[in-house]
Amino acid sequence: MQIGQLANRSECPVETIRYYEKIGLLPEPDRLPNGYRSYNDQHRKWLQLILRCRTLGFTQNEVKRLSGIAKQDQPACADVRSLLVEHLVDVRKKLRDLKHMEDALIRLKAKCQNGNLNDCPVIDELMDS
Amino acid sequence: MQIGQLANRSECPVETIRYYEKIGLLPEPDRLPNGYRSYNDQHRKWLQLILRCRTLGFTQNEVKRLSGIAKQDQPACADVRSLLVEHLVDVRKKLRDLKHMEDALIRLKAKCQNGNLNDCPVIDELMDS
DNA sequence: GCTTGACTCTGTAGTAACTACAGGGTTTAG
DNA sequence: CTAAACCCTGTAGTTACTACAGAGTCAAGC
Repeated sequence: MQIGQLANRSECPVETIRYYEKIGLLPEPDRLPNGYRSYNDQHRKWLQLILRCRTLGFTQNEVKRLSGIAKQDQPACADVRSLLVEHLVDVRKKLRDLKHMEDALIRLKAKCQNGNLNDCPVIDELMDS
Repeated sequence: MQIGQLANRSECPVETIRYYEKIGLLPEPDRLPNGYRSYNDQHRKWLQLILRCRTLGFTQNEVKRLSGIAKQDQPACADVRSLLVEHLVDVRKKLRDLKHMEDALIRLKAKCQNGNLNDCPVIDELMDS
């Protein structure tokens, strides 16, 4: 499998795959005689793990930690669990922050009323005091 | 008021103030004979608006649009309102995405159970198929 | 008068997590 | 034989800052 096929099957841009290799997230594949990268199914699974972690909002560093754990013969389940729990805390903090933003935006929008006042109470409030 | 005082009163690092000026978010202040920046209360209000927009999750571009509107003699309230509504859509999308992440993380964590299994079902699932 | 510390200036480089070239080589289809 | 579609490396751009490096300025204390 060369990089384009892996990219297709994984729905991930070619550049991103090379980038993950460069930063050490994805193990370096063998090379064909012409220098092209040659991937096997194990690489595909690694990439899958990275991509899924990304959709879960993990940072690259967290993915690296997870990769380190996964690489071991006997992955330490407890470590994975604590990574998960830590990340869950982050995600919930972001959820709270966004909820606050949403509330504030709704409140500001209500100030705006019908949207055809001449001076804008929203701008006034944002600049005030 | 020079930059340090403005930074203190606004709880915003000095570098950030200079940065906002550089990218055109904050109007350029007068300079003292020695070249130091000299701010007035209007600048403080502008900075306040920028900082509050930031806590609301607006991008710099959105803040620029808002600034453009606020600069007018008769700020167009309807434009502000549409900016608000657009941003609210973004925020709600992010909320949905994060909620999905949270759910997925909770589900994975449950798989982990007590955390002392030898092989890790979480890693298996993330790499699977 | 001189030094020390706190402040200010400009400009550049670093961060995360990619994306988008530029400038080249290789392979395959017609 | 050539054109399209791949592949390679390396560098620069993105967002929203943060962190220096290297320099000038100012007020207080000895």
